Amino acid sequence: MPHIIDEAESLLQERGFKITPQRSLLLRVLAAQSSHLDVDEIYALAHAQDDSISLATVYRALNLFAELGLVDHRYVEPDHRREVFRLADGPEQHYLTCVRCGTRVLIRADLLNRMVNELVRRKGVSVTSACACFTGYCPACTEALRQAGTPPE
Amino acid sequence: MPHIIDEAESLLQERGFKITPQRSLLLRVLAAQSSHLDVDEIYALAHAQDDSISLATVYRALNLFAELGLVDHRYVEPDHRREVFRLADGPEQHYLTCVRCGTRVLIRADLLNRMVNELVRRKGVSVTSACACFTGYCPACTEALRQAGTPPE
DNA sequence: ATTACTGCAAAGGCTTTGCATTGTA
DNA sequence: TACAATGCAAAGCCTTTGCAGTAAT
Repeated sequence: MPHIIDEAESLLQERGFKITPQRSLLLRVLAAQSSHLDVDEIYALAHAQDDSISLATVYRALNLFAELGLVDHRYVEPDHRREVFRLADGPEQHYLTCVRCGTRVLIRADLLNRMVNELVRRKGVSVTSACACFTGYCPACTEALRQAGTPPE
Repeated sequence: MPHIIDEAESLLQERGFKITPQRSLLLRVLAAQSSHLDVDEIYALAHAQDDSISLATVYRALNLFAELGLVDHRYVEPDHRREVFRLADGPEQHYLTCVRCGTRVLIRADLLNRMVNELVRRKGVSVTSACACFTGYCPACTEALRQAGTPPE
């Protein structure tokens, strides 16, 4: 999907930022992913294709992309402190992290949006961004535990 | 509410941990709060009553309390990396942080619980803990912006 | 030719840890 | 008396930043 990359690069240019090989590479790395990655993962993928790229550049580029709205960044369990990034195309995603196998179960935004709407109506607030992180058991582990007679709460 | 503190100390004892002046002080500090505080805030409050307590002890105590389920710890916007703690009595709380005035609007768990239930039903997962953080505008700022003709999205 | 961007290495924040000492049980 | 807990200072981890050199427009 080079389309998204082109759009991203156009935006960079419009805003007076330069299109560098490093930024292009990072956009390609991000575009090849379907879910969120943390900075180290992104750095590793980029470094595999250009071993001169520095971690500082990755941080700077991701922060820039986030400011421009090019990436969706959020925090996931269990390592809540580390931000994860994903190219901002398509609907928002949230995650449930399985404590048994580590799988991240993707959760579309529609459920959360309903909650947000109710929040807005009942509390009189307005919401610009929402982050929901869940810890629990993925469907497979939930099933496995049920059969083992140790159903999770 | 010394009741909660007594229960907490009993649990410590049951599990083979010792009741030290520092831990008691921290429990009292936490019990006096109605919403989540970060480590520095807790340290400051404790230090005001015992200026020999160290930050390391605060970290160790809070981590222990969290393991024992004595405190509810979560992450809030905008400083997502910093954990905040609160004595675990009463229902879970989530927060919306106002980007205009910094207020934290408290959100009871019931709305989120409904979402969690639907998640469980639709996805076949099980959920052990949930964290929802919102960024937006508090009711007062929402109203102020509406009147200024700049309604937030 | 400008001006932004990069890589490097150092510095910053927050949190954890090693160790000798203190104190609880 | 044992062994856990504390305070201190150092180390760890992730992220940001200053700077001199490099490259995009």
